[in-house]
Amino acid sequence: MNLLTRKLERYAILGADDRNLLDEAVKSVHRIRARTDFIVEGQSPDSVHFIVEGFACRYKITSEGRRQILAFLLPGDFCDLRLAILCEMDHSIATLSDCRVARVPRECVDEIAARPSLARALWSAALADQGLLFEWIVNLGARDARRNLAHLFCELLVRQRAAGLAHGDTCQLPLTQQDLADVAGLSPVHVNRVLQGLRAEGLISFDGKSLRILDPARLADVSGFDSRYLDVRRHRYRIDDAAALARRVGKASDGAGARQLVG
Amino acid sequence: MNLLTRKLERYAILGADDRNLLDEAVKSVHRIRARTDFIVEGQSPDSVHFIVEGFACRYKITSEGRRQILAFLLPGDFCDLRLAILCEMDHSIATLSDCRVARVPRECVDEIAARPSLARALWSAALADQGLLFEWIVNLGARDARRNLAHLFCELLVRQRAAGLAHGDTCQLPLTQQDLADVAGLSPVHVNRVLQGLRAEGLISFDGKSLRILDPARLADVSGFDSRYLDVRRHRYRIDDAAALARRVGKASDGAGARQLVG
DNA sequence: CGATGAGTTGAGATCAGTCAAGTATAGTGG
DNA sequence: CCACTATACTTGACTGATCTCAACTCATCG
Repeated sequence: MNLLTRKLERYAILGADDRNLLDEAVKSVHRIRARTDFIVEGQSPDSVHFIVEGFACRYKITSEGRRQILAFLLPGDFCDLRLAILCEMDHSIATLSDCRVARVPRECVDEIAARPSLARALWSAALADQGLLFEWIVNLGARDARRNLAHLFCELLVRQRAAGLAHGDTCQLPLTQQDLADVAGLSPVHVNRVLQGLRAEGLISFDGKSLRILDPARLADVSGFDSRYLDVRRHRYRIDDAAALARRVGKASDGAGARQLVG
Repeated sequence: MNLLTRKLERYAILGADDRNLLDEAVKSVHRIRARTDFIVEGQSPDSVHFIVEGFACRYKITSEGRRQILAFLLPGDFCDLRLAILCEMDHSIATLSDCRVARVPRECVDEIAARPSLARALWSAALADQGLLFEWIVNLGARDARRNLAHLFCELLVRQRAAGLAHGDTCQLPLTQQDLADVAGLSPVHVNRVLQGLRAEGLISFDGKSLRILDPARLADVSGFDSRYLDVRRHRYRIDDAAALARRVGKASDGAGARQLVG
């Protein structure tokens, strides 16, 4: 089954027609090299992009020239669905690793959105993404540098696990310290020092290519990480799925902190 | 026409059945006093709330006890639509002023989401909200205290204008300096000093009840405010609406800064 | 007319930023 | 295989933005 279908099936029960349409949608896959800006603010591309493989990020540049990363995009994520309501992109997208990206023509997006269960699924996916944004706002506004980065690492591991991309407590993470600085609203120098702190405490190992969380329970505790915001009901017809999912993915935690990160 | 219908009609063409269903949805309106937490993290209410009148905010409390405000809710906004995909709320909602709030039973939300054009409209509205969250992330991560608050004030005025709640460059804004601190990730003391700066420069006047932007062009310029992220195509069938809207609401700006704020 | 909550002010502490130099590390061409 | 380059990372010294603490003022209100 294709990645898009699998994603949307988390949120709605799809029919054969729906699946066929989605298969059609992600037919055209392109390769993009690492570190390429492939969607730039102000563009109005006639197709929408869907990550099939690889790692990308969404970012904005302020009028003062600072870059703020807004999200990390993993396989199964749309890059520029906001084009469904905007004339032109209001931010940019860059690959972080080599990627395979499907181009979905806008008309095809319209067709998808015109189908009841797919529209419902897209809506649910958008609500799920909101949860990530909320948590990033908390990271930036209410957590210090150390907790901010610690929380980010927890989130990235859990997301990659959910996408089947992690091995135990290890996952790929092709980020420079400059990238982390642009996520966390810090200077690269300070990121460096915070990372050294986290390493010295035996919480993580990270070398710009892969991340390993050495002490998941303590890292979650340090950062106040609670993975519930990443859980999502499989679809509207099974209300109690989030609890079941939490039980399956990681065993229940001791406290509020380490839910789903400790496995 | 009711507020919910008006909102969703911005994103999709609705039929009579759709409108009837929406009329039904917002039938039951309750009053809530100012400064009341009416949705608390962990609750799983059986209805969803829609602001008919008044001013509210969405917030989270971190494990260290800091409050981070995630969004301001104006008439026409849903408070807890994330319940459509979550078992329980992962954040709280508090009123800031006296409010009138419609309670929409969950089943009614399901009925709405089952209709093609309404599902599509809800999806579009969620995408529109994403734009606000992106800009808040930029505020917190990439702008200093002064620009952060300046940008926030621009956003709030433009949103209230769009909701028909502003008078010229003035709008209600029932926020304490503590509230602003919890939005901008600052201490109340520092908010106080920044506000004094903005007042001294003749950019704003603000007394905790209403906000007046005295020099919209300069305030937009200071903060890098560009209202395009608040613009949204009226619906999918009229691609070039955002440009038209910008032209209508405020005259074109001199630079990138003051779009739509200068009127 | 005290009590309360919000706003204001000052002084010192702290977290994070800047600048600048130095050290890997990987890739490239000779 | 060895310069040579480019990029990321590391480190130290200093600066600056913002925080904390504490006192004080100012409205509002029962």
